[in-house]
Formats: sequence, C-alpha cells, structure tokens
Amino acid sequence: MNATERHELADLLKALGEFNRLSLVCELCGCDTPQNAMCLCACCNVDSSVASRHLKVLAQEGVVQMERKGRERMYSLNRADIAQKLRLLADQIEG
Amino acid sequence: MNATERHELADLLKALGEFNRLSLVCELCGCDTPQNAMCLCACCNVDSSVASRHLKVLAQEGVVQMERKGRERMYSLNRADIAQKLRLLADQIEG
DNA sequence: GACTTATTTGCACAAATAAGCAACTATTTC
DNA sequence: GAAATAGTTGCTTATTTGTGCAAATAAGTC
Repeated sequence: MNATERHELADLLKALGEFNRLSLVCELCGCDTPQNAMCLCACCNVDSSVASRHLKVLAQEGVVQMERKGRERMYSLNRADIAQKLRLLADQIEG
Repeated sequence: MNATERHELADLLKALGEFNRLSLVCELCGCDTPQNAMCLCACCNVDSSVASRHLKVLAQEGVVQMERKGRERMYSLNRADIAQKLRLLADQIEG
C-alpha cells in the first residue's frame, strides 16, 4: 500500500472513527431503504446542522450515497464498497 | 451494536485513522518479528517522541502489543484481533 | 405568493490532536 | 561510574474538529 492509498484509507477510517458518524452508519445499516437527514439526525440527538456536516464527511469518503427526493436528501450506505475496503485492510493486517 | 461497543469501535477506527499511525501499522504488517520504536519512528520520519505517543495510542486500542527487551520495546501487531473487528464491522455494514 | 419543512452555511467557541524540542528515566556498554 | 542508546514525559504551539445557533437556500403545500 503506497502513501496515497494509505492517506485515502486513513481518511476513510477517520470518517468512520467518530462516534456520531459511526452511529449514523449503524443506523443506516439497519435500514433497507434510504433515510433522510432528519431521521438520521434524530438517532444521534444532535442539531440538524451537525448531522448535515457529518453526512457530508461520510459522503466525501464514499461511505454514504445521496439522492435528492423533493426537498429531502435520502442517504444510503455504499455497503459493498466500504465492506470491501475494510476486509482488504483486515486481510493485509492478518498477513 | 450498543452505544458502548460503538464507542469502543469508534476509538479503534480513530486510532487507525491517522496517517502516521496507519503507516506504523502498515510497517508492522510487513514484519514477521516485533520491531522497536526507533525502527518505527524511522518509517514515519517523525521525532521519537511522536512515534512513542502514536504507539501508545495503538497499544491502548489493542492494535499493537509491546514487550520489553533490554532497553528496547518491541512492538508487534495483534493481527487476528484487529482483523476480526474490522471484518465484523464489514459484515454488519454489508448486512 | 405566503408558509412550512428539509437542509446547508456562516460564525463563534471549546476541546482534542499532532508535532517538536528539551529534559528526564532506564538500561546497556565500556 | 561515565558515556551511549532507547524511550517517555512536560511544555508549547498550531491546527483540526465537533458543536450549536441563527440565517440562508431550496422545494413542497396551501
């Protein structure tokens, strides 16, 4: 793994490594349909602006995907993608 | 996954989610014998105090294991343990 | 078009984090 | 015991990060 890949992976892990963001991810884990920010903000008990910013980080790192639906924005997990990256790291660590 | 488990997992991911720390981990990945802090500090090009602190964080999160050997401290990865936790998260995300 | 609802952005602030240097401890070597 | 080597800790500094409030934007509803 070169430095660039390592940087990207670190950014992904950092995005997942914050309690509220991880909570958002876990919430989405349990949903089989995309959720809007209001619903997600409720699960963390934070201001909507906070949820918005966390979701932005997660989106930037490719953890979640967003699609507009009227005035709402529906978020869903990029399940396969993230799972694969985590497993790749696990494989590398296990050697 | 309850809040406590989520907190612990977030802490682990945060520990891994910093470039220099991830670099230390990757360095250890490629070693089949424990490495001392000097060697690890060299791979990141940081002051020994910085490496020391990063290793402390990694040890606290159970990523690495330390054993004293004379004046050196030899670090090695808790490979199976970390890999398992990452895979568990991957499984949960994949649903 | 006024009003409500969903979300983002600007701003301010507090807390956490990473970094390097210098000083310290501990252990080995001479 | 003095010098060298390995590592940690205290201190300071700069930067990042998470948060909430208020205001702005955007889109649906009446």
